[in-house]
Amino acid sequence: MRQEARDRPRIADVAREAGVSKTAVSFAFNSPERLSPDTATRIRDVATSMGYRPHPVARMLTQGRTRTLGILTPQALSVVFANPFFATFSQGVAAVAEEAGYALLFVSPVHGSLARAVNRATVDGFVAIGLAQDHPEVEQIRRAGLPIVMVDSAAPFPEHPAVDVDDEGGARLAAEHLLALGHRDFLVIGVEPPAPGAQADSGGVVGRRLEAYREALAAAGIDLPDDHVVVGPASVEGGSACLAGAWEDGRRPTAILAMSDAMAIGAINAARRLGLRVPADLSVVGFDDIELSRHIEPPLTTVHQPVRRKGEEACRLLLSAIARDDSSRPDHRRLETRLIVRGSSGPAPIGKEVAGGR
Amino acid sequence: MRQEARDRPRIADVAREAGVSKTAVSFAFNSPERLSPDTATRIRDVATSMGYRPHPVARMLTQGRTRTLGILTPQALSVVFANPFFATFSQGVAAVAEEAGYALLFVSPVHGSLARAVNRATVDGFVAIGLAQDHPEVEQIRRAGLPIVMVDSAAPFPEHPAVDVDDEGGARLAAEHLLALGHRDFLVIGVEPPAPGAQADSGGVVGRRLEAYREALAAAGIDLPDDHVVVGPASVEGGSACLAGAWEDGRRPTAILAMSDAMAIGAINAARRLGLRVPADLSVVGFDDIELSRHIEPPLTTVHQPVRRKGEEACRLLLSAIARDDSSRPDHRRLETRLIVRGSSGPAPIGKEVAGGR
DNA sequence: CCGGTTTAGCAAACCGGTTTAGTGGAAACG
DNA sequence: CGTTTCCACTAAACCGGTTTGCTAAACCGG
Repeated sequence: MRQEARDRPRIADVAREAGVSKTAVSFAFNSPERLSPDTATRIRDVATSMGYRPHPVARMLTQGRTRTLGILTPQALSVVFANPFFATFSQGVAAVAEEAGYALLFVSPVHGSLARAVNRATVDGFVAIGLAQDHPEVEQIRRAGLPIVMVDSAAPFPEHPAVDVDDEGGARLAAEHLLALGHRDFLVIGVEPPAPGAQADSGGVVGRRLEAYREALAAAGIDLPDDHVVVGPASVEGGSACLAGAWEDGRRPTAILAMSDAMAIGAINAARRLGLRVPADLSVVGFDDIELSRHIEPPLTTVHQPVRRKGEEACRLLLSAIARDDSSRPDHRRLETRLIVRGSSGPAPIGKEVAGGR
Repeated sequence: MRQEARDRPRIADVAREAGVSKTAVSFAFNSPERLSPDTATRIRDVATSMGYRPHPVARMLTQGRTRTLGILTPQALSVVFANPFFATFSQGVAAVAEEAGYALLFVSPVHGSLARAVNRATVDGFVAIGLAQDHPEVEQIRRAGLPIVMVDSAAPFPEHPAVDVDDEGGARLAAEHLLALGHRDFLVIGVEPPAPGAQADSGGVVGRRLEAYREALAAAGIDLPDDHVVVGPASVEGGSACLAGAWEDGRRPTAILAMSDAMAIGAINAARRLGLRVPADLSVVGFDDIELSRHIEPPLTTVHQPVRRKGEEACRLLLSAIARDDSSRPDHRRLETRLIVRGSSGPAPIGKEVAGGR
């Protein structure tokens, strides 16, 4: 009994006022054909004049469904919304959800516990984004018994529908593109796990991309020593720091493979500060193809992944999992990536000595 | 009775299994001190072994609160998430909400009706962003009787808390900055209403900024004819189109006042295509100060508004409105804007003839 | 050993709707 | 005119929890 629910009229109040039963009021809203037309309108008139609206929670309880979809993120919303990638993904989910008349609830850890948040959540199902399968609470979440679609999870459970993209293929394309341009000296800029210890987010994604870079280079007879792989936070500043740090340590790559566009852009900025011209002295290839990438100078060569479509597909899978009574075997969908060549990559410089440096 | 709730055990099942009453089970979770320690643990053990979790909807119903906050947008989520501004705002709301243990429900029109969506929404209160006070359904929404904080509404209701920014001040600063640089020939690029007819979103904001531009220019004895104000969609492409179109029509401004950074960036791109150098031939000032603006070339001079803080403040006001039993007079908060001078603005060109054009 | 207080747990009422199973009366039918 | 069908509406059960009010047993001091 809290007063935030003010003194809003209940269905019984409307019934009394209109001189009918609760049932009649309910019918007036939900199945007017079971009432005589004029009683129905009269009841509705009384209801509106009293400012009545059916209590949505009570409704959910009786109907057994919420018409709400949950978006589950292992990180705090305040950090996840900083990621343009996430906004685009949400766009995709929202487009399909709205079409079907569902609202969207964003569910993030409550006091550090995702399972707690999941238990509180009044939804018909979840889209889990970047939830590693070895997340400590994932078992509890699955036991909640709600349909759940896993997006970008390292090794998704076969029993749940899943969506991801061909990270390996994209990474390979990026590496091969630079190899074809004659590059032999690479620096990989990777995304570090958000929290030390917790792998969360793109844990598996990072590993898959790195592995594919390595294989493509190996196929060309090039080894990628560990000190040619640096990681930092997935931000523009993080990318700058990665290149600056590696340069400081004596790395002199002619090409950079960045695992996120934001970091690639940071690397370009850092390169400029080091007196390097992009792409004449240094080629940079990103990953994701965020909106921003086509607007910077030079426009970023990058691996496109269909982020928005990822959201759409995930939401479709979820909706059909909710609708379906028999749980036929879940759909695992892998979307394609493709290389978009823009201005930040070019032929390897001829002389070994590049401009800039000290 | 839908099977999506599977055959999850109910509280009564747990009670039977543990050989106690429903009350005892409830106590075991919510007030264990009312039970002997070992019964409490025994009940909890049985519950976990059965995979029981209290039905969140039933819980909401009895407790009379949802621990969920609604973010209300008059536009579809799929379009609103395309706006980086919105993501930043959500970040602010989320930070405060998460801290207080609230989840976030995004509420957008259901089949075109915002009021319907509001009625479905199981929340303790709303943050309404860009909801014009003359929105046709706003009256119904207010009658829902839930606390509501209005953000960026043209003329907020005095009876609801509200947050906005000093648009007039910011616009004035932008105009005065360009005037001080010697500019006399202006083009204003504005945001067009998203849907024809519906003013929605930043309806009032656009008007307030335009008025302030006008006044500042008038104070310097400069008139701004209507055909020096063009509008388009609030996107990079929209900005390009605005400048390109105006140029086509014979406008030859030396300075552009854009009402959004995205449009300003578009204008810079268009200028480059017209052979104009920024800022040598054309100065551009944006509005909002989105992340992207500092990363483009040249970095954008723009009016900063504390978007994230806007979200934080709105959420704080909402939480206190929810907590407060007596409705003391609502808080109206106006946040400051400030001009950030970067590289896209410079002295007016000396000769009247500028490069490029035909 | 007795009256009073605590403790542990239960039955029933309640939250605010929807849905099922009727009910009484008028109309239709034979 | 008696029976059946249909119509318009209702009382009560239900959804799955929480909370109130109560009871029986254990405990306690004198």
